[in-house]
Amino acid sequence: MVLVRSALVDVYEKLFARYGPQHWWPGETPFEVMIGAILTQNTAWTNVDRAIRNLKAASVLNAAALRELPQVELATLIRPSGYFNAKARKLKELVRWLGERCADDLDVLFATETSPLRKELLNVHGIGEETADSILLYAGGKPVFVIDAYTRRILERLGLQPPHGNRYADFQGLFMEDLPPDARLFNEYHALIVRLGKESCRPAPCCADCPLDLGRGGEGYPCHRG
DNA sequence: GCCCAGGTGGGTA
DNA sequence: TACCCACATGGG
Repeated sequence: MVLVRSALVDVYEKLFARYGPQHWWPGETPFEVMIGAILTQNTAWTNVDRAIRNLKAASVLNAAALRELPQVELATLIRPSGYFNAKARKLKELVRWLGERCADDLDVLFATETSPLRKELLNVHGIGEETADSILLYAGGKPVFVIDAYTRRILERLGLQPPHGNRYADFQGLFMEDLPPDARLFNEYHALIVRLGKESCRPAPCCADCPLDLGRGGEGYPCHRG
């Protein structure tokens, strides 16, 4: 649909004009991106950053070391990121899989075709659709669009919901069917959406000076968070 | 003190 | 399929 596509391109251009390049993902290596993708589930990044610094300080931010580390000790290190017991199990399952799947060689892993690799990732405990796509895009450089709570909220607020349903794949299809399969574009677009999502509604910039004109209803009018 | 954050998996109707 | 809930810390 031409209307939808131009609207999504318009949104991207407005966000980029306002915020500029976001330089995502905030991680130094593909492996660190994968760990961060799990740790940031329903969690503020500042807390994830603490947990990752703990892992680095303990010299266990690699797959082999994390396999050796007892799960309870891992849980203690990642405590600041919340859900630490659940996430410790998820990280253990991830590194176990990485060892079996590709002997920890992520170049080998990401040489796999995107669609079957996505299915493999979804079979790992603790990796759902958003985490799988974040890994594919930000660790693997694959042209996969990441959908998160901010994306859904902002699209709904703009009246751009998918026509046929409200599941993850429905929102993802909206972007991937209408934008070129460009990992650089998808990288920046998702990062910009998160940047907007983090802006507080009141006071400015969101409601009073929103780059997407979400605040036109005036003070108290539901913005991208409402 | 209360609400929320870059979700996911398991259980139930 | 569609909800509902547990999982938990730290900042506003």
